[in-house]
Amino acid sequence: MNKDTEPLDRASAEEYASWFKALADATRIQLVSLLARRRAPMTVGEIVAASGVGQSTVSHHLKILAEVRFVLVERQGTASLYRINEACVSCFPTAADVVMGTPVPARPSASEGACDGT
Amino acid sequence: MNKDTEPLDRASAEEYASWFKALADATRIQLVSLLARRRAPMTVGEIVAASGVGQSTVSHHLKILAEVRFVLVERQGTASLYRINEACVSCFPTAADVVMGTPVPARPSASEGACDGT
DNA sequence: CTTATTCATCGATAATCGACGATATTCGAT
DNA sequence: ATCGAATATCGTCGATTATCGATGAATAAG
Repeated sequence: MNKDTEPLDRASAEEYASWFKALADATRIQLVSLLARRRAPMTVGEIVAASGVGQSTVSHHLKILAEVRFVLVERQGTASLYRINEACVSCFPTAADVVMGTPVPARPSASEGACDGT
Repeated sequence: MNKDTEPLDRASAEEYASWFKALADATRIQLVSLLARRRAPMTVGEIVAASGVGQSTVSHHLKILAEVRFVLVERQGTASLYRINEACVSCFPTAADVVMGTPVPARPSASEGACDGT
């Protein structure tokens, strides 16, 4: 499946790390969890109200989550609707992937975009 | 399985984050990957040589990985033998766990220690 | 006892990051 | 065009973090 003793190059290590960094903060975990439990998209205002985190902080974290495609945005009037990217949830790398040298997954662009081998 | 719309308390979010933080650094990813590919335990010196990272830096990251039980240490003479904690690899939380509100896994103490329900 | 080896720890430094308040931007309504 | 609401961005502060070099502790060897 992979080069057996190949020590994993720095670039792949950084890609892996960038995945885990996205969830390496308690506030982002809360936002992701919140968006996942409400099945429907949420506006920033709703997220701010529901999470008790400051507006600029929420916006900042949502941006980070959107950059790694973990959440998807859709502007609607003056509001921004955020929702979970299910594809990103399912292809998020596991520790076993790191250990086994699985190729780093690509970032799915849409909710129905395939992860790697689907 | 879980309280449906319960927004995930801060404490659980921080526990989750602490798991992901362990792998949120490229150097730690490399060390974990390196230890995993060599099936046998490695000394710090071997890890330093094989990874090309400074000795104190390696020692620092190994300490972090050991604190979260991701690697196990065993002193042998003047050397320290590090090896992967397979139990920690297999119970490492996934993004789906966060989304579904799975209870945060406990840190397995030994390689053969059970994760949660095994 | 002395010395060399192996590793952990300390101190310093620079970079990153999270949170906040204030400001800017975007867009709908009037 | 103007106003107001919703959100993004900016500047800053404080805290954490990654890396390095040097020092120190433990142990094995001579």
